[in-house]
Amino acid sequence: MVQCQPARLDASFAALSDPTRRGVLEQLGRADASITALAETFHMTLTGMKKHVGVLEQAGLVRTQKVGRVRTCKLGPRGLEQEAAWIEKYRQLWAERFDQLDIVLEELKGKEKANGRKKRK
Amino acid sequence: MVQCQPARLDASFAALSDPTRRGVLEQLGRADASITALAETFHMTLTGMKKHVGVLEQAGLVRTQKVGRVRTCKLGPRGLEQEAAWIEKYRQLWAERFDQLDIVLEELKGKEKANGRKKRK
DNA sequence: ACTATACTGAACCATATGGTTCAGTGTCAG
DNA sequence: CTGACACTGAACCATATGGTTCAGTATAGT
Repeated sequence: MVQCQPARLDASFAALSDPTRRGVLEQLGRADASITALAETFHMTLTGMKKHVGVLEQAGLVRTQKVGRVRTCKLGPRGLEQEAAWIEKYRQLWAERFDQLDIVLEELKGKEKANGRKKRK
Repeated sequence: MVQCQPARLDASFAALSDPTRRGVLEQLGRADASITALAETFHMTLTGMKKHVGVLEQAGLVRTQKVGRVRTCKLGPRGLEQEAAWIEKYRQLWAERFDQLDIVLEELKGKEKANGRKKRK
């Protein structure tokens, strides 16, 4: 019941948790690229990069197409809407909790005296 | 160069890639909870849940405080700003790429007849 | 035809992850 | 004091992850 939407988030967040893969997405944001090109950028074997691309592809974050002997990778069909939505939901919860000030008070204690307002930096 | 910000994103995206941990965040969004309470919600041993909480804590997504014999978990100091920012950046890249229509055209092909409509950059 | 290129797949390796059990330790209730 | 409770830590297990090498296969260029 505490099921939070599909397992799709699992795959995409996991895909995003690796710096190389985030880098790949950034590179693909600038231009499409072959596996070889990506492998060179990240100083990695072709095979290794292909695995990363596989992970990204499975998460729907990139898609690839092989023409001739080169496989071209592009930013993939999904735009990370669900992930953004989940994060927004969390941020909202977070904000609400902090508005309820059982935590805010903790935060303030020590920074500000329960006095007049010394909002000076 | 292709370094995409600190390794902080590694930890938080990895933390978010597990459904149990996302569930824990949601539960903590409603109310603070002890390890025991969380473990019960997710039908898991105390030890197992403690590990999850550890991961979340290390990612800065929750923080805990032990008073007496119970450790209370709260939504933690960070609000996922950096993660939201990264995702936004990606979504922008994604939108730009699609605006450049080398992909959009692919998308349209089959949905729309090629009867003389021409967009050019 | 020959060779270099670009990928692919299998196998392997070290480490990390998600979970468990078991044996504690410290704290509250009576 | 005694026992139950809430957690903690170590050890273990199976599987996943991030990377490699090596041995292919298919295509492109000359």
